[in-house]
Amino acid sequence: MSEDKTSEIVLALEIDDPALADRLAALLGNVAGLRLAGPGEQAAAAIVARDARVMPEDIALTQRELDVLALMAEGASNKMIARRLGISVHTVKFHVGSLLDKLDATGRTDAVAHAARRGVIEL
Amino acid sequence: MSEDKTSEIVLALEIDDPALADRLAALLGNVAGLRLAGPGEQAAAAIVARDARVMPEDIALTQRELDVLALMAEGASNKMIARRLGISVHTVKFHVGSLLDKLDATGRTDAVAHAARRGVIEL
DNA sequence: CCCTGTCCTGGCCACCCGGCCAGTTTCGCA
DNA sequence: TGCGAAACTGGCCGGGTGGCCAGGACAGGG
Repeated sequence: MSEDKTSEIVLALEIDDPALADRLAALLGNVAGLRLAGPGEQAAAAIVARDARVMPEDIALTQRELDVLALMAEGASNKMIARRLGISVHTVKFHVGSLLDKLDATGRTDAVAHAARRGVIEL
Repeated sequence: MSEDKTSEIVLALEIDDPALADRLAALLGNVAGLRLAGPGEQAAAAIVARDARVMPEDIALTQRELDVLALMAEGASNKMIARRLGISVHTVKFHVGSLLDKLDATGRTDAVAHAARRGVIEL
């Protein structure tokens, strides 16, 4: 809300690959109404690398497991999850067990971390 | 590595703010050698929002708390953390308690999620 | 010198978590 | 029609977790 239509859009260039960064800098440097951010400057948006690292096929999780996983990531206890989903604590524990198995995790914290790493959930 | 200098750079536009997204789309649509990605298309890089939400200065965590936090993110139990750090389980629990307090979390899972969101740790 | 704040360590205890058992219902598919 | 997969429920229990209280070491400020 602090910008009007006359101000330039400040873009931060956060690309590790030097070749790609150079090409982008060259292309974007001549665009009117747009400016690349200087060191440490606050930018409205950033350009980041988007490798193939994402989407290595989502693990096969059921809808219910995704529900439980999302609430786990919010820090909810089994009891809270049960309340929110309208099911019993035992059922929640059942789904959590399946999650731990499918995500190859040793506990709910590990499960959330693994899921976040694989892009199954967004923190 | 799979692109030569003659191909266009494909950029994904991942901005929630409609106004900013429109302005960027208009500006970047006319740049030669650069193209915005279509729906689901694989892009070389993405433009993401860079609000003030990031960088509110890392919360003041002690070195020991960072040690414990890192191991928590690995899914380690208090006992495992105690072993790795050469301290007692009770001490680990104290640090975990401080972490829950500083990160405003209700449990270790929530703490790891909050820390990841704030960039304190990298999953 | 004492006092305060920070970091670290410990014991105690109610509660939660995850693994194990078994059982029902509802689907879609062969 | 049978059969497996998914969702749901229950009991039991060992071990893990987090809150509470207390104390020691160590630096800096009054």
